[in-house]
Amino acid sequence: MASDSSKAEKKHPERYHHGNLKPALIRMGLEILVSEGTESLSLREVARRVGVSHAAPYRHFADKNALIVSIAEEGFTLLNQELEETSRRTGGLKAPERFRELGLAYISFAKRYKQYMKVMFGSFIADYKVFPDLEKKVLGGMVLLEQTLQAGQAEGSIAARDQRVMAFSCWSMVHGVSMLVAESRSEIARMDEVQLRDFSGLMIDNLIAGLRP
Amino acid sequence: MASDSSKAEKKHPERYHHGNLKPALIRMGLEILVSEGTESLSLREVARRVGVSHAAPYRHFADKNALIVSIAEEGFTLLNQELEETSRRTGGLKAPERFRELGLAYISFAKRYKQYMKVMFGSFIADYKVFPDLEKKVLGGMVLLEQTLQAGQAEGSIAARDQRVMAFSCWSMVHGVSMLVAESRSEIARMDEVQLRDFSGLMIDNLIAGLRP
DNA sequence: ACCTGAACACCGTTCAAGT
DNA sequence: ACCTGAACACCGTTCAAGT
Repeated sequence: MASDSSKAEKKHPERYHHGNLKPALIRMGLEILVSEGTESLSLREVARRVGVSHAAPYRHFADKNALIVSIAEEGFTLLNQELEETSRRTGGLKAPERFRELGLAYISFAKRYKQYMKVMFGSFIADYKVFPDLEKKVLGGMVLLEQTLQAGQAEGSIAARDQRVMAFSCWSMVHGVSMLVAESRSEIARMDEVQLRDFSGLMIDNLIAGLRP
Repeated sequence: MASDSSKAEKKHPERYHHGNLKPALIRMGLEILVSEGTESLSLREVARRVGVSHAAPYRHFADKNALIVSIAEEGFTLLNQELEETSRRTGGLKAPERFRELGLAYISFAKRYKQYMKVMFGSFIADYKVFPDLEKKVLGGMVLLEQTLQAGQAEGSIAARDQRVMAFSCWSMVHGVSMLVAESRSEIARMDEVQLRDFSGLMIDNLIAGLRP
C-alpha cells in the first residue's frame, strides 16, 4: 500500500510526457485550425506546440488523416449538440417553426465555426470511406429533421409527402448556405450574424411555404 | 522577306520548351485532379509531367495558389456555359420549369465534375480575397436565376417577393446537394446520375411550390 | 508502453546562372 | 524572355533505439 507508483504520478497535468497526449493533440489541432486556419495544420506543428517529438503522434494516430478525422468528429458532436438543444428548446412550437429554427441553428453553427465546417465537410479527410462513423454523425441532424416533419404531418401542418425528400430539401438548402459562408464564397459570407439570420430565415420560409399541405 | 525567323519556328506543338507552357500547366493540373484526385496535385508533379523543371511554372504563376485559381476559373467557365445552354434550351418553358432545369443542370455538373467543384468551392484556394474575379464568376449562375424569376413574376408564375432571396434559396439548395455529392458526404453521393436527377427534381419541386403566388 | 532522433522521399519557393 | 540546378525550409512517415 505504501509503494504503489503506477497511478500517483499524474500530479502535473501540464506535463504531457506521460498520459493524455492523444486528447492534447486533438485540442491543439483545432486550436491551430481556429487561429491560423486550415493551411497551417501540420502534424509536425501540432507535435511541436504540444512539446513532443514529431514522431510521437504516430503512437496515437495512424496518420495525419486520423487526427483530422478526430477533429471532424468533435465538430459533428458539437453541431449535433446544438441541433438537439434547439429541438428541445422549440418543443412547444409547431413543426414548421421548429423546422425553421433547426435550419437557423445549423447556419449559425457554420457562421461561428467556419474552420470546423471546412474540416467536417471539406476535402481534408482523404479517405472518408474508411470512416463510416462520420457519415452516421452527419445523419444525426437529418434524423431530427425527419422527426419534426413526421410530427408536422401528424398535426397537419406539413404536407403528406415523402419525408426523406423534404428533409433533404431543407438540409441541402441550409447546408449550401453554410458552406458558402464557411468557405467565404458569395456576398452572403460578408453578412454579420444578425443579417445572415434574417436572410436565411427568409430563404427557409420560401421552402416551408412549399412544404405546407 | 526571306529571313523572318521569329514566327515560323512553332512547328512541333508537342515540344513546349518554348511557347505555350502556361496553358499546358493548367491542362495537366486538371488532368491530375481528375485522375488522381485533389491530394496529388503538386506544382512539382505538374511540372514533371509536362517535362519541365520544377521552377519553370514560376515564370507563369506567382505561386501554387495562382495555378489552382486558373483551374477553378476554367471550372466556373464550364459551369456557366452549361447553365447558359440550359437557359437557352428551355427558352420556351415557363419560369418554374426553367428554374427547375437550371438547378438540375448545376447538380448534374457537380456529379460529373466532382474534382472541379472541390477546387471551385473548397479550401484549396488559400487567399480567395485576392481573386474577386472568382466571386464574379460564381455570380454568373445567380444572374440567370434572377432573370428567370423576374420573367416568372412578369408572367405571374412566380410570387412577387424579393428576387434575391428567392434566387439564393434555389442556389443554396442546389449548391448544398452539389457539395454533398462532390465531397461524397451522405448517401445521396452514392446515387447514379438518373437517381440523383429524380431525387433532386423532387427537392426542387418542394422549393418551387413555395415560390408560386 | 510510450517517446526520440535520424533518415527518406517528398513539398513550395527562391535565386543565381544558363540559352 | 524563358528555363535550369542547386539550395532552403518545410512536410508526412518509418524505424531502430532509448526509458
